[in-house]
Amino acid sequence: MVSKKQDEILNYINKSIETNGYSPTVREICSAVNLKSTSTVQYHLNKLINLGYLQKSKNISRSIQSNVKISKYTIPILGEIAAGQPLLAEENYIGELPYFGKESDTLFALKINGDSMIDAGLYNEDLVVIDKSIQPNDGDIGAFLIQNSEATVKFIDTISNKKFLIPANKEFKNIEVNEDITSIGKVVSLFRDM
Amino acid sequence: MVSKKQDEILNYINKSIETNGYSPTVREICSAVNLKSTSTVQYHLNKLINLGYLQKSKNISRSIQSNVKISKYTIPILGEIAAGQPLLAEENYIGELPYFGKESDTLFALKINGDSMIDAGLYNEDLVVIDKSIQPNDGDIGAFLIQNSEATVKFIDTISNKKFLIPANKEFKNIEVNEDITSIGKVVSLFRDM
DNA sequence: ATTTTTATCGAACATTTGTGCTATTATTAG
DNA sequence: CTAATAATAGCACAAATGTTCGATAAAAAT
Repeated sequence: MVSKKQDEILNYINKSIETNGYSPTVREICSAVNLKSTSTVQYHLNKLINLGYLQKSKNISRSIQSNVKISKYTIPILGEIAAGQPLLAEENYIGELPYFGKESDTLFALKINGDSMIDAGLYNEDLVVIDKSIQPNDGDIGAFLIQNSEATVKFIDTISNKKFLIPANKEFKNIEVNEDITSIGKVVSLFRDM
Repeated sequence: MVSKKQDEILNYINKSIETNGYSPTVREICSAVNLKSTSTVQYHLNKLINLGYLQKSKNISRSIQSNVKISKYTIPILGEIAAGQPLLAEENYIGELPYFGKESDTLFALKINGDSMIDAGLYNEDLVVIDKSIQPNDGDIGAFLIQNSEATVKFIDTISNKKFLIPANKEFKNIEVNEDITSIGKVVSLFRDM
């Protein structure tokens, strides 16, 4: 979909914005990617805009914006996750958490609801960041989806050959893992505002 | 130092960059702050640049950059703070924590050392962000410097008319606040990597 | 082999935009 | 009250910049 030249242009734009703080002009792109005509650049720019990689305002100089941000981006914050719905359904969405690091679509944040993990230092209203690409192993804290219920954050461990979701609060009971329970990912960090 | 007009210009530039993603032109600033002449704006722009509030490249459109960054910057992380030394002494410095929000030099992060606040969900190795400009009040969690000891994070409260630093762990004792104890600031957020 | 699609060039044009100069009007300082 | 400083206006010029159109070449599809 994105040709070699277009990729080159995309990279230059990103690099340029990164180092200068503002977007390059059509002519700057032109010479950076070894094209002789500004209209060729326009041609590619339009493609990239249609593909959603870029944005720009008409007749406004240096207004190209990249949608492929490298630093400073945000990950979605989900509230109660209703079982059966796609994870990122609008219903679940409650905001964006600023985040650093390589952009990745495997991360999202979940707002802790309740006290079931209080003895592990996860408090009600805390935000936990979950990496969907990492499966929680025994001893890890993970996010799990329970059929006909909502998403929950718990320890996972094996007790006498059976897997359990284990809360960190004596007032809550262990939940045996069965086919109604799906693992969403591993909790990789925590953020609390006080 | 910064006149009312200059402040207005500064604010407009920041807002404009924030909402559009690129800096405004001299003429855009002109009409935004109700000035009739571009040269008046240039006049103020130069002042703001000299004062260090702005940066711009010569002859390059929309190249104004604000040094009052709103997002993406880092705050220093301090390890054990030795009493008697200046807070930000190199000895204490162990890294930088990416942070969002208005840039400020009143924030720094402190690595929690020990379990004395475990029942408040502050675990060993957690990073707490401290705002030096906010004095912790009764019930708040704050950072305190104890003479001939190191910095500590505790609740502060008044018990029968006396101020105490109160740990959140039965195995630690309350510490009465005396002249050997200095308040550093209030704990405003928490970050944990897992 | 021929048609279609994609990529490229050149050049011209119309704005957009930064900059410089001079003059006028507050404001402030002495 | 007068001189100095700070703000502001107007305008004009030169560059910087986005956009468009027609022509041509290269690659892909039929």
